[in-house]
Amino acid sequence: MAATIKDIAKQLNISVSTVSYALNGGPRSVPDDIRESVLRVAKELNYRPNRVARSMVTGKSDTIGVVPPEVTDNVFLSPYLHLALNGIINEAGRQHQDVLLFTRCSEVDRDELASILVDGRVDGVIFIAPHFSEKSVELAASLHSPCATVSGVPLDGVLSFSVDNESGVASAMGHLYELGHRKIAHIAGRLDMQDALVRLQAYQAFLRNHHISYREEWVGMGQFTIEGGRRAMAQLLTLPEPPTAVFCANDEMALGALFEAHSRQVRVPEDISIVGFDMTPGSENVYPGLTTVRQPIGELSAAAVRALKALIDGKEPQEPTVFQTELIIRQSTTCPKEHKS
Amino acid sequence: MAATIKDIAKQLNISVSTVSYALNGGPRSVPDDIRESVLRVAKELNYRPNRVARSMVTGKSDTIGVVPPEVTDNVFLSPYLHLALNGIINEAGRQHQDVLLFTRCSEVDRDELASILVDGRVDGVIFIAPHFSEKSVELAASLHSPCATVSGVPLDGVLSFSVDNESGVASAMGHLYELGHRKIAHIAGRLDMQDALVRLQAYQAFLRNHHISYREEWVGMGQFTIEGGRRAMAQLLTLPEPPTAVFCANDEMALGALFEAHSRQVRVPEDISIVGFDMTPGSENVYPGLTTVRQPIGELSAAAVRALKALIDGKEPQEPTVFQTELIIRQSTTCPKEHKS
DNA sequence: GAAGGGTTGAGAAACGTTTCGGAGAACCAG
DNA sequence: CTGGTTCTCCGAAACGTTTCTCAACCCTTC
Repeated sequence: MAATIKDIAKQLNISVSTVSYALNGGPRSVPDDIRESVLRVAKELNYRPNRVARSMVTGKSDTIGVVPPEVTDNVFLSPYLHLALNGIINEAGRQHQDVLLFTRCSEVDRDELASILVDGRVDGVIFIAPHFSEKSVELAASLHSPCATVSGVPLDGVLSFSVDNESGVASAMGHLYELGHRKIAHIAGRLDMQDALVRLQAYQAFLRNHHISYREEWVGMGQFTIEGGRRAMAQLLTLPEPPTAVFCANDEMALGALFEAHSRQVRVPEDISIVGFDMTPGSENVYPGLTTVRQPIGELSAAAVRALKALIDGKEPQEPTVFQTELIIRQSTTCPKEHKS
Repeated sequence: MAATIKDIAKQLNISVSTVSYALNGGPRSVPDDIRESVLRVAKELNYRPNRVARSMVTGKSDTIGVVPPEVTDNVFLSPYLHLALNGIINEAGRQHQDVLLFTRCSEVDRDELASILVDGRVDGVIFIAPHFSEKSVELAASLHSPCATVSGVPLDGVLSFSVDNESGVASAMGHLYELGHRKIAHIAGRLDMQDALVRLQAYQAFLRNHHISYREEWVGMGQFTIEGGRRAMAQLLTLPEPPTAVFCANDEMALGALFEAHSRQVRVPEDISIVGFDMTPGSENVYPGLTTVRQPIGELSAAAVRALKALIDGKEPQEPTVFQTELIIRQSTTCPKEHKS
């Protein structure tokens, strides 16, 4: 149906190699007149090169694969993933790469995910926030296939881009501490993900460093979702001795906590302060505006694309990169009541 | 580097065709013992089929292309696109299709966008809210390449999925009208996009039908962005006779309008009512909650994927489908002041 | 034991490119 | 005029699959 290089060659009575050279300004030169007639006929026939065939011989696809944390329905609604994907897409466009999204859901497919790494359709793969249990990253590394993780565990042979969770958590906790809070709870994310685990540990470390005793019942599990944040907050608020502040491992859980407080007539920040993490767009326009820790997800993802492209082009692999966070103080935090009185 | 079908054949001293049949349960049967040894060796060698080579001969890629409205930086941050993409990805996963995102930015690349349609990497393409000026859709149709539009102009040979903008606008305007508003402004989106134009026309039609005279200065251009909504709202609020209600062609502009009102100490909804369109997640948690028109973007996009897949599989093309909207009344609308007194 | 059918497997074509080897022509210097 | 270099351009190989054709073999059945 579609015109091929052969059709052009036939019409001009020249060989396909000549046509290829003419079209690509290829490794060999062709006389100007022939080149022009080739281009003319190509246009007439509405010729489009078949990228698959080209990939076949060149081994390059100019396409980057993207693997989300786990493909259940609506993962892509996560603001975190949204920002990461946006960063990847922008930078990929700049690097003249298209993006192939891996969409398969089931466990089986997940197991076969590895195929994407070596099935020829992509030149490299970016894993966004892979779970610890995810074998694909290790597999990728073992195959010497170019790949990168965003917010993953640093691994040999894998480009790694992450954020300085420790100092991010310290800044959030420090902010609450300076306001006078000593009863600080934590709503943690999915502990099979790097960011969640590290933030929980950093929370515990902060308490230790400031001689505040760690209380198990003040740590809720929020699964990184709004709903999870709500549930965790509900538990915290029904404790005999509820905390005066909650530090949440991401903004979605913080929003959930906020909504739960609202629905229980608990005032934020007067009765309880809330801090999030990520600075997603949704954290700004709620009432009250959410104090949060900004992490540059977009830049981080873009850097991953750039480094991956460089590696694909044969450059030396870039060292693991850690981005800094920034505390964004808004209206959801204030001094604890006891402290005021 | 990676193992191929030939390596397996060589190791077992059998032909590649036999290996292929064994691996695929192919069109021919192979004796059980041979089949087992093939699978065993395949596993040993860590064999992964090269999808590019397979595409080459089968002409299928099990991949769907997605073209965003126009690829400038950060298009993908748009909540609309976000919801659409999420819907597409979910359904694509269910249909065992991967998703290839077209990311190229510049005008030139845009011109060459057509390549994606016939370059073999995808079996079909979905255009999300294409501009009128976009030639690619027509080109796709002329190439008899399977393609669909989400919120685009219905076109022969293109699957079309859109929303009933007329009745959506009528419900929003009707709500304001019933509250007593007669001075209703409109902030329009990019008029080179189908949804924006149709909504503007529906707004004008509503005024006509209710014998309210149309006032040019009460129509602002908001480009579908928060910033555009802000600017348009700023102009409306500085008019000698400002409107008592504003109907915005999407939620982002409505949020912009809301923020602009806030910053000018204009109370919403007491001083001015605001209605949006889309029901994006961000419209719910602002203060006050935004009254808006829900359009099922996710379902619409998923339907596009399903229909596209069916067309690719040789089924008859589905008729253009129009989805219904639903008015979501929240806190950003109330009776006009004059009316109350 | 020959005809006919089914099973098995080897070999090769095909998909559309890129790029190499090499043949012939043209050109230039000595 | 000869030897070498440069320019043209054709033919063919290669990439890794799928799937067709065909030959060889085995098993029935008459």
